[in-house]
Amino acid sequence: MGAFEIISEKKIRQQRLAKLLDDNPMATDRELASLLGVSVSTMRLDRALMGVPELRERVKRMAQEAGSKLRSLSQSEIVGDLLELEPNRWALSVLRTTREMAFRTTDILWDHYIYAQASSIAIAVIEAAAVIVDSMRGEYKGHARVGDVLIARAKVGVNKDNRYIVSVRTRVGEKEIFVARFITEILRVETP
Amino acid sequence: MGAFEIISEKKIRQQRLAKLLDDNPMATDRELASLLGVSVSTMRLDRALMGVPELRERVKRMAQEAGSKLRSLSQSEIVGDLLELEPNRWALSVLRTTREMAFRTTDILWDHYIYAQASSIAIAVIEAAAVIVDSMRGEYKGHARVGDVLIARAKVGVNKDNRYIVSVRTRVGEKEIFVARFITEILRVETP
DNA sequence: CAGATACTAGTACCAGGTGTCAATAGTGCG
DNA sequence: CGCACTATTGACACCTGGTACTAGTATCTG
Repeated sequence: MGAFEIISEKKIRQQRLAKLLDDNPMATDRELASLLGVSVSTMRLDRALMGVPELRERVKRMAQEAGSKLRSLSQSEIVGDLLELEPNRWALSVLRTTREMAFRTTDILWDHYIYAQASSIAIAVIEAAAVIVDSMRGEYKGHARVGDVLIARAKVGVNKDNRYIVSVRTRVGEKEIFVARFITEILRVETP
Repeated sequence: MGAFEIISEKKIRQQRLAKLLDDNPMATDRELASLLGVSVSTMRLDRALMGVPELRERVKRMAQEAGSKLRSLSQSEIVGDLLELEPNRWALSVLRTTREMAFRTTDILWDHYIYAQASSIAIAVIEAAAVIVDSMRGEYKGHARVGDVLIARAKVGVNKDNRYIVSVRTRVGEKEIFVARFITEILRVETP
């Protein structure tokens, strides 16, 4: 093959390689080489030029990245990032929205992500080891869309015994999209 | 070391090994061996007896599993499994709960999982391409715990224009744990 | 033709294992 | 005491999926 092909066969191959790796990051050099119809050496050369790490490194990164994503999605204490917190008074949380939070093929966010952020901050604002939501009332004032940054502000209202009323208002920029009132309850320490 | 130690030193070591691997699945045999204070051979023998695969295999599985978990957690259309559905009339959904859905170190479920199931079924029961929650009111009647199977039943009430009232009752066994009323709204087809 | 560029083949080496084998150490029982 | 038995260890050959490097070949262009 010559030096100046029609528009550099090499670049086209490297783009194909990028796509292959995107589809299946678990492919070995041998597999990739045969899929591209070139020698393993050439493949490796391409991969080196493109700065793509070897299979094991790719798999390792996937494992780590996926692990941290999972943690942030379901094992974190709170949905959204707690920015400010004055225990038993008020709190502020931010949630950056992503494609996965959207409703089907639209850009509109599932309401339960908005709820989860609101509920999380309503629980976090109360200073106790175990707090649960007893009841709640909420109203959606508009849609949030993928990419929107949800800002939720919780304010603690009156309390009676071990129950607190917490108001949460969620907005995107200046637009209010969700207003809710939670009745939260402090649990006695569980001794199962 | 002899055949019949106090209570089999071997088993204790294997339990320690299991814990180590749980904490850090990315550890090599050499690292594990030195952490346990035994030779690499012994470590390998233990690992073989316990049926634990090699580092690379472990990492590979993590990468795959984490990927599929993420997908099922956030890319599914509905939280919970839709068992029965009579469009615009009623629906039934089941959610099997896991450790990840629990509140901190307790067995108590985060309320937002209960909400998400309820909201999902309230949306699913309405027959339209795009449905959103306009407002809602809910009350938690008790706690759900890890391992509980949440059964949510949605009933469609009156409708006005493109708004429907949907009642959702969630229970664990015979015990009702959540009752909610959603006002859902059918969206016109979006043309962004 | 020389020179540049692209591709390929082959070698030595490495990490992190596997599988197998034989040697050694400690303990209980007859 | 000495044998049987288990546990532990080191040694060696081999595997996969690479890295790093070298040398050779093909092809096109000026």
